[in-house]
Amino acid sequence: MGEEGPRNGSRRLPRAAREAQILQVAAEMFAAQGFHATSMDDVAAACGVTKPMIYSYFGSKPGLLAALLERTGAELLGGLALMAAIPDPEARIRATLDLLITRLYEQTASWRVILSAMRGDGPLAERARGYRAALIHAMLITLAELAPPGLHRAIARRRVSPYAYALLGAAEAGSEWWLNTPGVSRVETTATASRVLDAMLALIRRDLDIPV
Amino acid sequence: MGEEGPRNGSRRLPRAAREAQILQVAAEMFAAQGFHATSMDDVAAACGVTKPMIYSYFGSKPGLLAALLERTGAELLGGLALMAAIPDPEARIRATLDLLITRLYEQTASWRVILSAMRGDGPLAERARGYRAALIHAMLITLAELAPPGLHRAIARRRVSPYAYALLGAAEAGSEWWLNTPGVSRVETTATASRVLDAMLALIRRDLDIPV
DNA sequence: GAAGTAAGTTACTTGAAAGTAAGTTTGAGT
DNA sequence: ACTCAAACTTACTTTCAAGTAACTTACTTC
Repeated sequence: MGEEGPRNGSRRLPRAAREAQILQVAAEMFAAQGFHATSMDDVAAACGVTKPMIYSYFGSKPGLLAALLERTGAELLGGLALMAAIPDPEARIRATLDLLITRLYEQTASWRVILSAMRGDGPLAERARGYRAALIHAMLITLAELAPPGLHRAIARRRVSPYAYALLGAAEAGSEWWLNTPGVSRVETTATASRVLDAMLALIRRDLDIPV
Repeated sequence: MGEEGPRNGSRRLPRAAREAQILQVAAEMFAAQGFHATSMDDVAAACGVTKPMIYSYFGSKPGLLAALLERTGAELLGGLALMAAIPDPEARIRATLDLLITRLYEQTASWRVILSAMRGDGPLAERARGYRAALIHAMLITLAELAPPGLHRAIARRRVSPYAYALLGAAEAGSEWWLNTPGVSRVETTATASRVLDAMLALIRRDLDIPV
């Protein structure tokens, strides 16, 4: 039952690794029970260390949340920047969606925390809203490029915004369905998801007055 | 600056009225700052009374949340029961959707609290998810009625189930969109929801081999 | 107009979580 | 094999919110 580490049963970790672990664990606990319902002792215990370690690395409880926010947000922005290189709008939509869904599933906990940190006020909420805005903005921009050249950009974006949410919601619910329904093949799941996506894209195009 | 009340500047309210007020105020504060970040003293002060009043009416802090949940949930179930009287499946689906949107407008704060209570564990989360499950079930039954008479019910329900999830997932995400996007009219929300619904219904019908 | 009860208060106890000071272990370099 | 810093702990203080006991005020009803 040895943990990792340079040698023996040493539980010590270099700072960078411990920080990463603490952030991961904190994200999961904050997502599961809420920020205020999770104590620093809880987080520390789940990491196998004690509270003062967290304070020495992150300063305070809001400081821990802030660090989580910055790290996750920066990763997302990096990914979105890569997507921007894809020239074709529809290909970019699919790739971006894929990226967002992948991120949502790989980092569900972090994103739940960020989304719920956005409510309320204070500098953290501002920062969180900034990242969310970036995410939504990227989706909107991409979807809006399906509009005909004649349509003003701002109008196209506004028209398209509810569909961005609906798409992500449907995708997330689809996974939940897959988890709750026994005996469904992956192929079936993928096929269904794909049909839903096609239908949504068709809908968006029609709404933007593009002949399909 | 007289408040209401039988006579003079009396701030006393009969129990039913005070309970309703407390629930309303608590819903708003829980929605704004989160359940754990809101103290009973805060709620009491915002109501113009003191803490022991809330304890005498609701027993505990979880008790207050539970009461909020039950009241809002019961109202929803009542509404759904009324929908069951509509014979035509498609009309029933539309009426149900409209009901959800109406509730969302009238009780924004309560629904925010319920949606966030669904995450996490504990009896309250179970209860909240129970209301959601009831919704999904109702939707499933109704969607399955779109199937041709020859198709066995169990098969129809199974075929339709991913769409029930997707539809409600999209609706949930749509709610989030509405909650996060200022200045959207109700007409606009309904229209968008209706278009998404149209697309989903067409998809479902095709999947059930019904000619549109 | 006295009595009873519902609405409300003050003032407390308790428990838990944020934050900290001062000390101990361990490993890496010279 | 010594030293020094980084990783880590124990053992506190402080603060704040949940929950309660005992008391007061006002409305209703006969």
